[in-house]
Amino acid sequence: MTNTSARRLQKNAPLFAALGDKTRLSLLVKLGEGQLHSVTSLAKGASLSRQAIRKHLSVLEDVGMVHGVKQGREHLFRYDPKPIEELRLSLAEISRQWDESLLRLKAFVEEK
Amino acid sequence: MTNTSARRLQKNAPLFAALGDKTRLSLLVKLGEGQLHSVTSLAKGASLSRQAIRKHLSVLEDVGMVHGVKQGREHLFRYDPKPIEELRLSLAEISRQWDESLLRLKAFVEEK
DNA sequence: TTAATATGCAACCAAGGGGTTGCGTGTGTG
DNA sequence: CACACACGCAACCCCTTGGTTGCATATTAA
Repeated sequence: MTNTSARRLQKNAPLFAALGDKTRLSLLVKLGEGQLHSVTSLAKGASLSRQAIRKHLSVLEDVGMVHGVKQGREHLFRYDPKPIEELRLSLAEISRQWDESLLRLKAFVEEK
Repeated sequence: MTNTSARRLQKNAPLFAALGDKTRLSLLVKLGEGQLHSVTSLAKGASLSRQAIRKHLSVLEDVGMVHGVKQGREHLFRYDPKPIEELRLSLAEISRQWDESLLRLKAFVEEK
């Protein structure tokens, strides 16, 4: 059904929203390398305050793209590939469906 | 390079942002079926005003996901698959890279 | 113990986003 | 011509977001 993948896409709205920010994307790029990073270490490179970075990390954590674990006085974050993977599949499916729709329509028009 | 696909991802931030809204996603789902739709016809189903729908269409148009053409007194919109396709590829690439990073790291840790 | 480090929490602020209403203007239609 | 329809534009509103500063607290290091 086209309807199921459409609903599936809808559920991903918060994920898309979380990805719609350059700062968060660069944080993901950094964390995507695999290592754990503390809040301060991530704020080091950026031109933003630690608290700003922290808020972005919270946004990413809310949609499950990163996870934080407290260790001593540090709060370490790591990347979680699951949400992106789910998004990738969902996008691939809907993209394929829409392409097919356009092709069917084009064929129908040219059939005359 | 991991850097090129990272930059590529960054450029997609506005696209992600545009997708991060349920109303716009449902508009895309509708337009993804292929047919042209006027502003009013799209507003018909939704529980929002015509102007609200129009704003969402403008957002989608700004990132190239839909195109509008005036025809008589109507303004018809159609879906354009290119941006989504580009996004799909970009996401597939970065997702693959991050997965590899995690695997490499896991292997390194277990190697001891 | 004292000092430095890493965080969390809260208040606050400016800007942007999503939505509405009102009104003016082309464009079909009776 | 007169009316209905589809639309654009602009003003306005409220709430969220992205960002800051200030301060209190827990941990580690000297």
